[in-house]
Amino acid sequence: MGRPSRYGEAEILDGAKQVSAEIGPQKLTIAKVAARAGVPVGSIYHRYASRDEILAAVWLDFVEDFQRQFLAELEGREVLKAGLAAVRFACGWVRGHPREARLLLLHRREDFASERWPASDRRRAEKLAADAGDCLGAYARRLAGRTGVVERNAVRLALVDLPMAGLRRDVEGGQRPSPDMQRLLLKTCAYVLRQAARSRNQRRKGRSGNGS
Amino acid sequence: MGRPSRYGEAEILDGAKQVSAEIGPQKLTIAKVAARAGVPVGSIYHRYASRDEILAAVWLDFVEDFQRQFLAELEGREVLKAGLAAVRFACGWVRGHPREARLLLLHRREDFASERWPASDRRRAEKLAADAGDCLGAYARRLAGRTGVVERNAVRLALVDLPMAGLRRDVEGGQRPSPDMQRLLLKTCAYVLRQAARSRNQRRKGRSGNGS
DNA sequence: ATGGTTTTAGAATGGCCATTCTAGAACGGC
DNA sequence: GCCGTTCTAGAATGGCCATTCTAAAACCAT
Repeated sequence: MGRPSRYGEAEILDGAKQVSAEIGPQKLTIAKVAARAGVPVGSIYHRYASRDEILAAVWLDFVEDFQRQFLAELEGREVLKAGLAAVRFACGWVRGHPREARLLLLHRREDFASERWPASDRRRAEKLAADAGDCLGAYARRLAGRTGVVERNAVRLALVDLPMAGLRRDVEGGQRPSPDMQRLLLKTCAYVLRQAARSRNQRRKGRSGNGS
Repeated sequence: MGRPSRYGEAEILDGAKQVSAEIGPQKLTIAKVAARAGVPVGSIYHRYASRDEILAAVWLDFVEDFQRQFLAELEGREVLKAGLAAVRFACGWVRGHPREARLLLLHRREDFASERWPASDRRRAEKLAADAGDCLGAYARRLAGRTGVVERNAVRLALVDLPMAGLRRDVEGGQRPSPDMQRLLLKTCAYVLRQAARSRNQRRKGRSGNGS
């Protein structure tokens, strides 16, 4: 019943993603999304209550997709291999989702607004953060085994920050990540994870190039 | 001659830095800078032609300061030690300049506008980029010696992207970088640089955890 | 003191953009 | 054919903010 809809949320969301990826979420305007998606402004507001809600949808959409798969890789049988698999997955995902990768790598979460997010979106975001924290924590404990101290910093650096940093440059230039970079990331990641697997006590002795 | 000035560029620039660091350069408004610095709007425009020019000044100011010293460290006698010294310097600088560090680590260059920068500012920015490229290139060649291929990617990862990624978290939370993180970064940086120093041919053989 | 010059002060202007509003269109059910 | 409902279209509104403008202040030289 009622007039059939000519435009769905999907088209609007896709337009919003395109615009975000091209000019950045901060500069996204409803008018631009409308133009890109070929949807009148009124119809956009018929689906989404506000610009913030649109940005929330854009962000949650691809982050949930990425993170779910990424974290799944982490659960693999052999700890170290699982970590590397996750990093490899991230590289592949970036190659396969150039648009979303721009959003993931080139912008911070808060560029997609936050304060005025509706409660439901906020809950989704909180779940994402909690999941990530839990999985990384679990991974860190697995990596340490019963031998050592859990080094969350190192694990996060190796699995999250390092790959993001490495991939960012290529994506920024509109390139796909180079195989060389992927090799470099995997190798470095493996190194950091191996080091983190050692207990702090072991490191107390034979340490080399460190602080000060 | 003429009425003596009550406010100088320095106060305005400092206010702009504070505001940028707190709410981000994108959200900086002239009114906020005016309020923060205790300077009327008109006087701000008496010194700076536009908001863009203010942001340019903010950005160039601290980046020139940081980069000059960082690149200087790279010239140290022993290649590897010089690289580590540069990373160590970066960690120290972040500790010593919390406000500027936020700007350096939490925002991208283009958040400080670009298109409408005046020519002189653009030239300063280009010089910065050129210097950085030259020095990193020179460093990469020194690192490779006459034995191998120059791996700019690896060098940039180790010296620039990796430290930035590692320091970002702490700075984002308003913390100063932890000593643990610094140790971790130095160790990882050293590893990547050592690997990069090997020639590509050498790696062709005994490689381990790599692509795909 | 007077005039020229540099600054201060902050009000007025104009543009952009999110959001709202008004009309009317396209159904299904009756 | 008429009604209630769900959309479409895009014009009108209102707020924020960069920038401009007007008045007046504070100084110097004469």
